[in-house]
Amino acid sequence: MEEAIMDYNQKQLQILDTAERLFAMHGFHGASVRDIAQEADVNIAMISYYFGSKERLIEAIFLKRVMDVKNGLDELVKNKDLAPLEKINKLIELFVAKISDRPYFCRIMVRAQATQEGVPTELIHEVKKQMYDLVKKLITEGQKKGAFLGDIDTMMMVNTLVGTSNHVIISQNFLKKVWNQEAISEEKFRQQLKERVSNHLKKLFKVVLTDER
Amino acid sequence: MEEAIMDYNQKQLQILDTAERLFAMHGFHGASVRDIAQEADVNIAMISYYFGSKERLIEAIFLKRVMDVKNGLDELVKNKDLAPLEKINKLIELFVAKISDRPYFCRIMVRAQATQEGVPTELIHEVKKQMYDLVKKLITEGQKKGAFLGDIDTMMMVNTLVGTSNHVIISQNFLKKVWNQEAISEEKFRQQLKERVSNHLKKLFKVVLTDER
Amino acid sequence: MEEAIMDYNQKQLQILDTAERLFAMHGFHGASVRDIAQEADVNIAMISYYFGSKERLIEAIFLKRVMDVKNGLDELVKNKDLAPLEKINKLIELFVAKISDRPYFCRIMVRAQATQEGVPTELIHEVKKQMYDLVKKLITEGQKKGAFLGDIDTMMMVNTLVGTSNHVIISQNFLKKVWNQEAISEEKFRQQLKERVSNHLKKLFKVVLTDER
Amino acid sequence: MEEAIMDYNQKQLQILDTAERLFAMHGFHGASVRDIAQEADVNIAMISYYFGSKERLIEAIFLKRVMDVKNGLDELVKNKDLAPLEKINKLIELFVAKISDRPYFCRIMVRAQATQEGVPTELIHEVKKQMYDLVKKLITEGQKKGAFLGDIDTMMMVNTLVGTSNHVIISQNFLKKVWNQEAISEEKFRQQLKERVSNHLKKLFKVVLTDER
DNA sequence: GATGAATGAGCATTCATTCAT
DNA sequence: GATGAATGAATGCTCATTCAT
Repeated sequence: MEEAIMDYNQKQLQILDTAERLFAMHGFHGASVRDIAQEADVNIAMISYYFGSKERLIEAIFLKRVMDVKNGLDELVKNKDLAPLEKINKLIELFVAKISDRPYFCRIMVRAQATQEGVPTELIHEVKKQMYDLVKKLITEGQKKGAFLGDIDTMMMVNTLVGTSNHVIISQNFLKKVWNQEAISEEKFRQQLKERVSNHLKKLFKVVLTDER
Repeated sequence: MEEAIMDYNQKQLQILDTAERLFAMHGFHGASVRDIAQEADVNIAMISYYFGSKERLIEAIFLKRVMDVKNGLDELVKNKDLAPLEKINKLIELFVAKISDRPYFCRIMVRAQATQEGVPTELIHEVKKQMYDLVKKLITEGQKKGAFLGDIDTMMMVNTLVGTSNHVIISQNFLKKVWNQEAISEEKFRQQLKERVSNHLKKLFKVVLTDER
Repeated sequence: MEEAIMDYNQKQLQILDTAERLFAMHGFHGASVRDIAQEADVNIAMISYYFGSKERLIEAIFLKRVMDVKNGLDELVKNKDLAPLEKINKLIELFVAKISDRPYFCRIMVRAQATQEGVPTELIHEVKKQMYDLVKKLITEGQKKGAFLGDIDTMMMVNTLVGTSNHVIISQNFLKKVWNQEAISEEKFRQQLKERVSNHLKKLFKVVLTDER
Repeated sequence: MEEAIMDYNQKQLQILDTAERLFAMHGFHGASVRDIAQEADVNIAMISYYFGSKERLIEAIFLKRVMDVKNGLDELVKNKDLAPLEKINKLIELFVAKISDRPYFCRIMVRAQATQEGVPTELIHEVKKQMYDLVKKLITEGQKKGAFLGDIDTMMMVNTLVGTSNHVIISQNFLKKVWNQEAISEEKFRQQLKERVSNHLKKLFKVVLTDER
């Protein structure tokens, strides 16, 4: 199934990208199929033709992106040679990179969690559960090896990881303004932000999980 | 201006409450004035009549709630007798309590930050700026008094505070499911969650800001 | 219920009349709400506003007309002073008059029987059943009084009454052409036709039901 | 022209049969070419490809079936050895058999007479005219031979023949229900109905046209 | 000859808002 | 002040048909 989903043609990809952006900017109901079709430079009927309906369109977006995240997590799990804290750091880097590179989808995802507006809740819960389980596993491993302290609220650590990352990404326009960085390029700022939030979270996890500073 | 806002009559309050809930659940465009009017048990025309338009309605909701938060922050600032860390703890408690008690508005706020859908961006930025400035001030004070460590990314600490809190609140349905707590009452679960995220954030700030554990 | 249905305002009646005509001429799916609204000289949104949907519009038409027929039949039943054949004649006159005066609805009714296209089947079956039962009753009464012969296929007599009447009404444009009567006024032709089919059916029933000619 | 029409290939016949059924059930506009193509298990484009358009498709159906009826009538005319009433009986049998065997087409035909929805009116009028002329000829012959009475409304007798037959066929589902015959097979019921309406019409014509009972 | 891809036009319906009362 | 009636605009979607291959 997963493979079949991915082989979209050029027009389908145009639609998916444009829809992702517009859903992120205006919400599911705020972005009309007309607008999407127009900005993607395709006939309006093509969206129904290719995806069946507006709902199935946003589902396709989720499927496409979520699979990406899931695959990334799976890969991390396989890597057995890293020290516990290094694994955590790797996870933070990976997660921040993923949502930092897909700020539009990050917005959609945040909205989707906040509300239920034409969104595949099941899929979201599934990938969130996987994330929770993975972090729990990494921390428990670290504790068994004596590398991590015992008294950790794993669940809340995940909420901090996800919540902080999401919040930084969706607030980046605000942050750019607050930091008087409006002069620098979008790309450069995003890169700085990615590193900054990444380092911040690494430090946070380090001081919480271990005795070191 | 601010005073005038607060004296709403019964029907206006019904509208504001219902609208807050429906905007939170379905998004700005997903909640129609018809639905709001019907659930609030008022005539459709009353919404335009009282608030001018759908956009001005959500603005009124923001104004009403945001003033609340601002006033809370102001009060905190005045209190001069507390130790630096106690002030931080107070802030965390206050912030978590505010959004925990207004989960619908929290959802609207998160959506509003993620996107621009008929939302008073200026107002949001203003209150966020105030929050940043306050935290910065509290941390700088603590550093001057030698209570806090020197190397702190203040901005990111705020993002962690806000991001984690928001994320926990908007994901509470998911968390309830994951923790197999679906049996206990909504109210009790929310109370537990409030304390848990509060404690988690207090610990986080403590280990980051000070040498103690 | 029945009374409530009947108090339509002017615009609603315009819509009902126009819709009846257009549904008759082009079928349910062939007549668009746009066309109906335009010809009825009302805003397109009014149809949904007043009747809820296209389906509920045609249901309203059926309800309005069918009640008419049912009421007519009920009245006939009450009249006890007539001779058996005179009752039959009265029924024929009544039925032919009803569908002759409502040729558009007659067409809709015929279409509705032939197919299922957005039509309240239950209502139709109910009124047809009532018609069958009434004729059966009249013939049985006549037989008991010795006025009618014994060997009568009642059901088929009803089919002849209804089938012939319907067919004449829906074919009237064709008949007018065949009979080279295209010069005379629509109204006059319809009057002639009404009498002719009425007399024809009366004769038919007379020779079948009795010994006389 | 007529000969060319008849040599359809397998796929064309599938389309014609499916279209006849769907047009009968949902009306011309209610049956989409998509549905027809899907149920006939052919590519959507084939309908336009083979028949040019949806309108020309229903024309083809009419042409195919109407030719059938016309040929049947022609055959009857040639047979010179029968008595007048026997000819009438033969006609009734033939007509009832034709529409009884093609209930879907009967429905289409009835709808087509009731309205104008993408239907070859000319063709219908032509075959109806032929029917009228034939009956007129048969009755006039019978009158000349002294077998039939003089005072006959030929036109109305045709309307009774056609109207009654059509009405019985299109109402057969209703009749089956009314007569509590829902247990017996479709095929058997249709056979019974055919004989019953046939006998009914024969009796009707006999008592009207002659002195006998 | 046959068909998958594509499309402009049209569909029924709902939208937020206005206005006369 | 308050509201039922009304509306133009926009919604997501399906339509019959065309066209390049």
